[in-house]
Amino acid sequence: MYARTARDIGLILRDRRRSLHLTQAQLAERAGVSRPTVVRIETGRERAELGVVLRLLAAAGLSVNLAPPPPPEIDLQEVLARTRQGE
Amino acid sequence: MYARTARDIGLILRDRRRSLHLTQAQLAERAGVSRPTVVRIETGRERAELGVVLRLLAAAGLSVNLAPPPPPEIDLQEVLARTRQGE
DNA sequence: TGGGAATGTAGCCGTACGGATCCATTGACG
DNA sequence: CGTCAATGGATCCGTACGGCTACATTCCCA
Repeated sequence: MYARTARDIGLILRDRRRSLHLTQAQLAERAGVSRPTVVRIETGRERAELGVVLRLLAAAGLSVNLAPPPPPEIDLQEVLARTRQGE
Repeated sequence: MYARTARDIGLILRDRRRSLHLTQAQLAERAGVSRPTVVRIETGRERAELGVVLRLLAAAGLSVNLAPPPPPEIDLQEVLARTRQGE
């Protein structure tokens, strides 16, 4: 699940928590944060603290993957054709 | 690249910025944050703001993927064997 | 040898965070 | 109908954020 904004992360976290049948209070305790903080982050707080968010994601069993975009497709035939034309 | 901590994210961001041949100042400008903030986040600031971190990752062309762990492998044969034993 | 780019650190300031607490609303269940 | 769990909103407080600015250090190259 890709996340671009704090709102995305909040929604993903909430869905995941619910699929685990956890209450906000239970997730808060697992992550070592207060319940109001769970509410605030699930509702997309832009300026939430990174460490708190990471602890919540881990407590919900979500791993964070940072990926560069896939390299552009290379059409070798086409490259060779252009090269032969001295481009 | 998996990230568990703020430090992980900082190191991944730094590697990515360097592989793009960007200076901290250039990345800062693209993300709309100050250069000192780039420094602080690249060095693993635990309490960095989520929105700022997301803008920096996007500016560095890193997409954030949140994934639940893969479902446990199920050995159907073994499950059936245990079931037949009335377990 | 000097100068400029890149990086890291420190201080000040305004702002907003998280924790704690309290309250309102909703839904399930006796 | 009354009760309790779950959720979300609001306020207060101490703390630490990011922006800004200035400075030190390290390289690289003229």
